[in-house]
Amino acid sequence: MAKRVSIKDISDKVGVSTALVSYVLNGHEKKMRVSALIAQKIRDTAEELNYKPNQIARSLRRGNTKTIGLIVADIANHFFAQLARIIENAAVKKGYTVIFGSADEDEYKSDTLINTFLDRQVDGFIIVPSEGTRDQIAYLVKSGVPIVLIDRYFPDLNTCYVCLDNFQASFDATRHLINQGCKNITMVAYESTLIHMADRIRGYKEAMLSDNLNGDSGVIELPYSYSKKESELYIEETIKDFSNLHALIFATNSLTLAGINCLNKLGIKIPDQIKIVGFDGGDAFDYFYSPLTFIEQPLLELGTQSVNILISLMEGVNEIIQLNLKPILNVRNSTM
Amino acid sequence: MAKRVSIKDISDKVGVSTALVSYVLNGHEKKMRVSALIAQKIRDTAEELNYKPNQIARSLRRGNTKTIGLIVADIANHFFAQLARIIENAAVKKGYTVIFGSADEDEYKSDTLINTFLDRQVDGFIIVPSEGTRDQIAYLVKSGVPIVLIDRYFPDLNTCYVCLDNFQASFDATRHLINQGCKNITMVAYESTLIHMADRIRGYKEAMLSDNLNGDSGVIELPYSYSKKESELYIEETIKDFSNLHALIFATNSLTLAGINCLNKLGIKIPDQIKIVGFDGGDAFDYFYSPLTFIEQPLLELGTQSVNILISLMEGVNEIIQLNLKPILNVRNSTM
DNA sequence: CAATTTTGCTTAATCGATTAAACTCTCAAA
DNA sequence: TTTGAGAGTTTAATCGATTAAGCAAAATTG
Repeated sequence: MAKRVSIKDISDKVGVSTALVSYVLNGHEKKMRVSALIAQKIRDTAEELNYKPNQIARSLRRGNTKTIGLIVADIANHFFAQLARIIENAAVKKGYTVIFGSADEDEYKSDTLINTFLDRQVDGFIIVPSEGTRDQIAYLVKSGVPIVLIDRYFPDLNTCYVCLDNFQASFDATRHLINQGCKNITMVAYESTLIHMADRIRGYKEAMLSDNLNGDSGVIELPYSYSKKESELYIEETIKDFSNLHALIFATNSLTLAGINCLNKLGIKIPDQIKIVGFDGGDAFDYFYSPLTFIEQPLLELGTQSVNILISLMEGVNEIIQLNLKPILNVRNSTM
Repeated sequence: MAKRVSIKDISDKVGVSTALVSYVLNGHEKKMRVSALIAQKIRDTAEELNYKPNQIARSLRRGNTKTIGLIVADIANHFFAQLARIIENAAVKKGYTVIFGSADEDEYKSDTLINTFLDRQVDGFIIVPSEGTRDQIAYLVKSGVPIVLIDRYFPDLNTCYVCLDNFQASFDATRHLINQGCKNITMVAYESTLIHMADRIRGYKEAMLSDNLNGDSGVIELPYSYSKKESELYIEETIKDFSNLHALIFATNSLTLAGINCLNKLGIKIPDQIKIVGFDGGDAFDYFYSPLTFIEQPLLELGTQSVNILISLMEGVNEIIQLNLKPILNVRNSTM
């Protein structure tokens, strides 16, 4: 790789010290009383040699890297990919670069990623925390590393976060189904201690109770570790029994997809034989024969707010901001 | 942010020079004849203080960053998100971190991203080159920066690349439709000088010619700049006229989605009234009422090969490897 | 026992940019 | 003529890790 032009090359060519070059190129020309002639010469030479500051050297000296570490569950998942894109845009606009990693809901992968990013001196983190990573996050907070959690948070940890109001989201969705005349409603969720999942389940349960429903209804929880095929089999098993089931609510987009796959396999027609509410959205929701009613997350706000809050943290602001954004219930054919 | 432990902290505590610490922690203990006692002390102290090398400092000194710059068209697009995930996995396995950016098929964004990544001293690039970026890529090649193109390449540029055999892909798809009895087949593509698009169109045309078909058939090309809505309107306009159209081939997954949206709007039934072949895949293809026949790219191979080739380049290998991977025609309901 | 080799460690330069502090002029005021 | 104040620039330390070169003491050799 051809050697890049350094500040030394410029100073040599102009016949001044590197200090002067640095002052001029960083706009400290006035403060440092650099003569107009020399300043212009430096600028011209920098241009001529196509000088680009070495960010690594600058980072070492300045102690910041203008880099944000983004850790999501899986960048290939529609929801996280969309989010990553929005975060990327917001970060780039502010002069930051994003390095990313997928933790696969695995605490060990999460730990490795966090450490790798710390070694690389990221200025801050945006993290979708996996199950079992409470201590990792607590460690970051204790170390004073700027961090914003997204999509989920730990109630006993005083961190910034930007999340959906998950309780409201599934409460609304369940109420909507009840209003559509459903009584036996099952929620399909992940087995998790994470707050977002707990809230989604709680929202469902409270909505059911609010209408004095709950007898035959329930929550199915499957482990994150299940493959798509395993999830489908599990859901299939459960659905088969409930011949008098009126509706299903799925707690994530992957669960939604697994679910409608099952229903297709069992030949159950949506919305005639069963009504469906999905979570998060995705192309498949739109192109399904019966476009799905789903709980939409305000992705743009989730992404931009998380970046904005993180940047203010990195700039030294100390305020803990915790946002629970309002969900949007997108009513379509699958609950008609 | 709490100050991190440096090599100096260890050397101070053990009472030796920083050099010795560096030698030991980098495994040059034998070569440098460090006494076993001191070596152990250094290791213990490093452990005790939880020392993590500052990668920025190391990068500056070593002249590499163990970072790969990944530039795709849009990380939110299913195809690129999948690819990004595979690249991430392969890179992490080899000890590299990925920084990414979306160029939106825009040469200016691409230029900005390339320069940002160069400033950050990435060790190499994996790029999905946008229209009009030939010179940017040529510049990188001339500068000796390790680079692997992916999904597309420039025929007059001697770079490594990993692509689909696009000609074969659409040739196969078109032949498949012909075998299914279609005669009037239209391809919906993007207006582009990029080779992957040209090859997809060429494959279609040659397949048509191979069966002496071509009279009423043709290619629709729409600009990348079209929004989803604009694309749909444009496609709708064209489809309406061809009441005797037998089949449509779409050249990308986004075009496929726009296309089936139109067909739905026009109330045209797939595959009874028209047959459809999509490109790239995506959830929507699977969950559509008539699961789409589509040209599947060997994503895993695309991703891992691009990383492997890039790493060998970064390690000094000079061989130019150009791969045109075999497509997989996934035949399903939409062409039955 | 002097000469040489080996052992075990330190010094100091380096990567490229930043920046506090010092230094040398010139010009003006006392 | 001395003093002081700017103006304009350089010196040198620094960020943290790496590594070639050097040095002193111990061990080995002839």
